[in-house]
Amino acid sequence: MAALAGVSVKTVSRVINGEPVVSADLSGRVLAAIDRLDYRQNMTASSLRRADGKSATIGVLLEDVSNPFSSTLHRVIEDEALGRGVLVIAGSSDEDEMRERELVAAFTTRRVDGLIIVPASHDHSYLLSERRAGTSMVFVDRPPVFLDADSVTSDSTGGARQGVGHLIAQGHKRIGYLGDLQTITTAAHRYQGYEDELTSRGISIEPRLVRMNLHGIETAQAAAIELLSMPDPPTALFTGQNLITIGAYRGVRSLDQHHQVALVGFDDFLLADLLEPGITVMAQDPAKLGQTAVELLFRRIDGDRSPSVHEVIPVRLITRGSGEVTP
Amino acid sequence: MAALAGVSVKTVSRVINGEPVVSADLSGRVLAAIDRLDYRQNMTASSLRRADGKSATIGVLLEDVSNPFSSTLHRVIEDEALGRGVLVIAGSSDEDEMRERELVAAFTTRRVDGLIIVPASHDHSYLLSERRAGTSMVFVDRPPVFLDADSVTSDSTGGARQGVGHLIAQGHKRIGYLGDLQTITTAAHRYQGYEDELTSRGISIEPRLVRMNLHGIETAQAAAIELLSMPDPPTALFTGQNLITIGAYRGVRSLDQHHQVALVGFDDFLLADLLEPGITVMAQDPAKLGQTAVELLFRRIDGDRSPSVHEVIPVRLITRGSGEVTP
DNA sequence: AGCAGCTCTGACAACGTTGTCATCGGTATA
DNA sequence: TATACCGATGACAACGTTGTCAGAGCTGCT
Repeated sequence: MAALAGVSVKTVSRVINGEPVVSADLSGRVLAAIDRLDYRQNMTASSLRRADGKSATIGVLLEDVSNPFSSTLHRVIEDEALGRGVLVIAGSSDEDEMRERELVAAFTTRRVDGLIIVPASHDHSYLLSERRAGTSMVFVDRPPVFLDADSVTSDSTGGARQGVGHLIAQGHKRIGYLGDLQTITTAAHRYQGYEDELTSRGISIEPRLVRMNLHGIETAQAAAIELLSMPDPPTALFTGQNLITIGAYRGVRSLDQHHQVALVGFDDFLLADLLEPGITVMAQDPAKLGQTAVELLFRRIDGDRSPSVHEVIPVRLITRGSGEVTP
Repeated sequence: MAALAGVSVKTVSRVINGEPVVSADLSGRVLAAIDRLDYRQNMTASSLRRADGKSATIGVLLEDVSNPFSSTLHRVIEDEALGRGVLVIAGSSDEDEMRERELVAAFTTRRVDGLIIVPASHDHSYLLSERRAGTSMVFVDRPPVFLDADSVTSDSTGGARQGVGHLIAQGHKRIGYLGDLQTITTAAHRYQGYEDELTSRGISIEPRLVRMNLHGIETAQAAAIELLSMPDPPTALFTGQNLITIGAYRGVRSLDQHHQVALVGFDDFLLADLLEPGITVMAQDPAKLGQTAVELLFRRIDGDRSPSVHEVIPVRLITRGSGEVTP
């Protein structure tokens, strides 16, 4: 390569990196040789030797790259990163602590410049050494535990309070709750919002109306049917997550009660407005979460060493009908 | 590191790579030192020196990591790759040729072992040198152009024929077509299926019933409204893609004709069964596409040099009501 | 005892690149 | 004319790792 152009490898390096000191004559010859030989720079070697050691790559740990919330995050991060010439490696933890660690390890052995993490685990002290080694990291959707790092989260408790408050305002008193795995921090916060709002309005919590640890559409559907089949059934349901909302809707509808039982879900989803009735939701803003996170991350990568910040993104009530059914 | 354990770097390398020749004494000391120093192997250096030069990373070029079809592909590929200790870098081309090339360049400078590509461009000869350099590649959803490589595609033409045939079987003769950007190979094939089926059944093509180059929900909605507002409007619509189907449904519904006008869409989507009526679709099998592609890719990475194969994955009719409306 | 053959370990080069520094030729200054 | 300086280029080391090979210390055979 260098031989074909009749120059030293260093000169090739200079041309590739656009250092302006090379004469037009030489850089022309180098460019021609690059073209003839299909030469491609080897970034692994480059980042190995570079002073800053930057790999121009960041790792993003999501719950599941194929779910809409995660993939929206992914996309927003990708766009910002690509604008800076940084590539994104994303992986799915599946809410599994081991898988989270393995993926993070896979990222860090490849020397990513930064990590954006939607954590599955509840102890991030294993990242301490990585932080000391200079890797920037930002947590999204859920805060880090046993580790001091930036975070960007939705206002889960406040959002759930607002949603439940909306149902109470319609006159509901027996409000069922269908929730996700309790190990997930946000799921716990959302349930907390439900409890907070009920008690602050003087309504006592009825454990029989609460089903936690649901996972996916089917279990949520079964739980909704179960709740509505009890004596003194709830007149409204608040659901703590996307798929649970869909499952609950399926359940209510299979009992043909979708115009009698109110339903408010946490997190918006495509087509929620086209169901009958449209589903009232507390909408998160995944794009905003992602943007804030990636901006924070690059600020850190660029050397910002100020104390950790914890951004909270508000959640918005979207009324579409299902939440405005009166008892 | 090697110093702390009192051994040579080569011995550290041997322990890390699990070479069984190291004595228990030394490997114990190395392991202890690794632990004390939070040592992490540097894969970039490792793959630089390794004989096979493998980076244990593959690049996946999708249309948009946040759309359901793409992200399902991504997830399936990730699972298979992770099982082999291979990491996945995914990127979104946005149907933009330049962006495709830039992403592929970003992948290859990082020396990925293989590429899975949903192509946006119509000339892949720029990948010839990359192939010569030994990078394996598999095309998904659309075949490569000016390049001999493996491909895995859905049976677009056949699927569209079957869907249109289903509408004809219900007695429809004026069937509208709403299609994607014609530059997308699959969009062209689906339209081809529409034409083929109509002519083979002796129904002549009416250009006034065809709207191509729609992009996204809104334009499709507008096009559907336009078609149905004509004199002698179509009694059925066939839509060439996901978002177009949703837009068409919105349009038909806004005219309150969702029980009079038949609708069959290409590609399934979440909640299609919960709309009123449920949407009849020709369902692709993105998981199968992804699995087939990633298996092919790893076979190539493992050294298979047999001639290119072109797998075609069948498409399945799912009847849910909207396609069974009679004129 | 002498030697072959084994197991374990380390010295050294090399992967492709960039940082550092020296060199060379030319130009401006005293 | 002598000197300082500048701009362009290359030689060489280094990044962290693994491949190659040689050597040290054994064991077991004749």
